Parts: sequence; structure tokens; C-alpha cells
Amino acid sequence: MPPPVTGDAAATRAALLDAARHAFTEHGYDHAGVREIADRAGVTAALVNRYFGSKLGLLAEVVADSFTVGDLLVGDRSTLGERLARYLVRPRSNGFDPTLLLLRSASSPDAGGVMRAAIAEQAVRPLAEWLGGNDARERAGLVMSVLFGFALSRDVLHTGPLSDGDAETLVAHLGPTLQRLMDGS
Amino acid sequence: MPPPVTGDAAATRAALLDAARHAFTEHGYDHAGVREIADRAGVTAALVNRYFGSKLGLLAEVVADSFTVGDLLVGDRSTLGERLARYLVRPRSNGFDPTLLLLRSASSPDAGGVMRAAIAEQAVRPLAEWLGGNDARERAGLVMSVLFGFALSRDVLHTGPLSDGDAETLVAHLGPTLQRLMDGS
DNA sequence: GTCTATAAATGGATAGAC
DNA sequence: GTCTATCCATTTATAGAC
Repeated sequence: MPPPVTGDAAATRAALLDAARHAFTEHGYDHAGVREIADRAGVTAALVNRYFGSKLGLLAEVVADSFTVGDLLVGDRSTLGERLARYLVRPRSNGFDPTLLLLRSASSPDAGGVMRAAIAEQAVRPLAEWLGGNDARERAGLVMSVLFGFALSRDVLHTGPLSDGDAETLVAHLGPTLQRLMDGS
Repeated sequence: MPPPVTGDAAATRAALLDAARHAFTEHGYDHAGVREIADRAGVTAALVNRYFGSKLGLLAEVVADSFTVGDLLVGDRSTLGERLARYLVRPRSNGFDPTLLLLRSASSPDAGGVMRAAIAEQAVRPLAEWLGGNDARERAGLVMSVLFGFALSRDVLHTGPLSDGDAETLVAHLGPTLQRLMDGS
């Protein structure tokens, strides 16, 4: 429900992108309709096709730069495990969340390919290079799988102990798990 | 493509259940059509409603006992981590796979509730009781999240290092990770 | 630039014949 | 018991008016 924009193509495009980020996060690609997205942006569905060609084109633009992990790879390396764990157990926001968007769209026949490519190029590969050492690609893949698995269990499957449990307890178990995977020990 | 069964209600029901297990595994609940399921069973779609009330009723019967973890919890506890890791990295079968069915159906608005309940009752809770000790529920939830995360990354996201990588390398990292989570150390 | 109207396809469910 | 025919809702995409 951003203020309805009228007459400005760039602003309308941006409003549609923002609405799509929210809708794809909330419902996943398949269950977010172009009508709902257009409504949130204050326009009609025809403009999705006009500006992005198709619903899939809209998704492609959304995920083009949504999964970069650069922000997480700063600071002391020996404490990254704990920092990742704290990032994981943070309260869910109700807006745009790339991880949730991924989990809820990955099994879509239409969106699957786009999502897979984005994760491989924007997350796993850069993390493997940053980690370095033996089995860097395998370790990077495993680290990402732990992040995805936790988010899936907590926010999609609503596994009680992970969504309601004590945050510090979870960090105490998750932090060392991630740190060891990254250190390769 | 089981041999088309005719005239026997029990056999037809069983054939539909088996076809549904395969179709839901392969495409997920939303993208497996009742027509496809009926075709695989050698009958027409009307019989799905006749025997299961609705497509969702068919799913409910499929998942009623599909996620029990009893089979995995046998043998020496100190080596369960490695055994779970070997189970995880096994070659994918092309038939019924409860984990894959879960991952591909969990974000469905229709099927989500059924899947969540099944995982909580058939997997997380029994595992927590089996583990015991401090933070048993949290540790059980985390163990399951690692299993799901790996399967998701390997079989849905097709993360290269996990699907193509050396099995022993993956077991060497995954085994201790799971063992420590279960031991709580 | 944006909208209305509609095309075209899909998918779950039901009625009734056999 | 099983099938055929049909209904009804939904969704993306397009044509053309304003």
C-alpha cells in the first residue's frame, strides 16, 4: 500500500518491484498473483507485463541482486559462526526476506531455475572463495544448507523449538556448528 | 504405470495412494494434478474424490505415516551422526521420497498445515524424546533442520558441491556436525 | 501511462450414465 | 466401480480504448 503513483514510469516500476518483493516473500512465486502485486503498487496487472514482460521477468529482476552474502562476510572470521547464528535467530520481519522468498519459490516449475542460479552465483560461489582451504565448495554448500534448513524449519514448517525456543540456547548450538563447518574442523 | 486394476475397490485405492506418493514427491502437492495421479493409477480423476473426498484428503492419507523416524534411531548412538550423514548423501531414488515430498509441498497454502503437523508429530517430537538431556527439543529441531537443509540444497536447489561432490568428503563434515548436535556438545 | 475487457488455458470437483 | 461430460473458479497475458 505505497502511495499510488501516477504518471511516472520509473516510480511505477519501482513500486511494482517493491510490491513483488513483499508478495513473493509472503506467498512464494506461484501463489503471489500479478493482480495482488499490482494492487499493492496501486496500479493494474497489465503494467506488470508492460514493464517486465511477464511475471517471471518481474521475479528475475527481484532476485538479480537479492542473495549477495557480502554483508555477512565482514568482521572477525573466528566469530562469524556466532554472528551468523544470531542473524538466523533474529525475529522475522514482515517485509522483504530473500531467504523466505527462496524457500517458498524454489519448488516452482516456473521460478525454480531462476532461484537456483541466483543462489549458486550470488551465495555459494562467493562464500566458497571467501572460505578457501580444503573442500571449500563443499563446506560453503553445507554452511548455506544449514542456514536454509534453519529458516525452513523455523519459518515455513514452524518447528516449535526453533520458533519459540530460547534464542541464546539456539545460538549456543548453532554458532559452534557453523564455525566448525567454516573452519573445516 | 502399475497394471490397471479394475473392479477391486481396495486395489484401486491402493493404486491411487501409490501414484500420489510418486507424483507428490516429484512435483509437490500443488503441481501434481489429480488427473496425472489417476492416470498413473490407471483410472480417472473422479475416483480420487470418490475414495478420498478431495485431493487434500488423498495427501492426508499419504502423509499419515510417512515421516516416522523410528527406522533411523536404531543401533549405536555414538555412530548415529555418521549413519545419518550416509543416509543423507545416498543416491536419490526416483520413487517415493518423504523428505522431497515435504520440501516440495511445505509452502503450499493447501498442504502446508498437513505437512507441518506431520513433521512435528512424527519426526521432531519422537527424536526429542529419544535424544533426551538438556535442550532436547531444540537439539532435535536443529538436527531435523540440518537434514532438511541438506536435502533441499542437494535435490531442490541442486547446489553443485552437494549433488556432485565426493560422498566421503560430505560425510566427513556432516557426520560430526550431526553427532555434536545430538550429543549437545 | 494506465485502464477495461477479454482471451485462453488450467485444475479441482460433481452429476449422472453405464 | 468406473467413466464421460461439464461446471466453476482462477490466473496469466493481450488488445485496444482513453
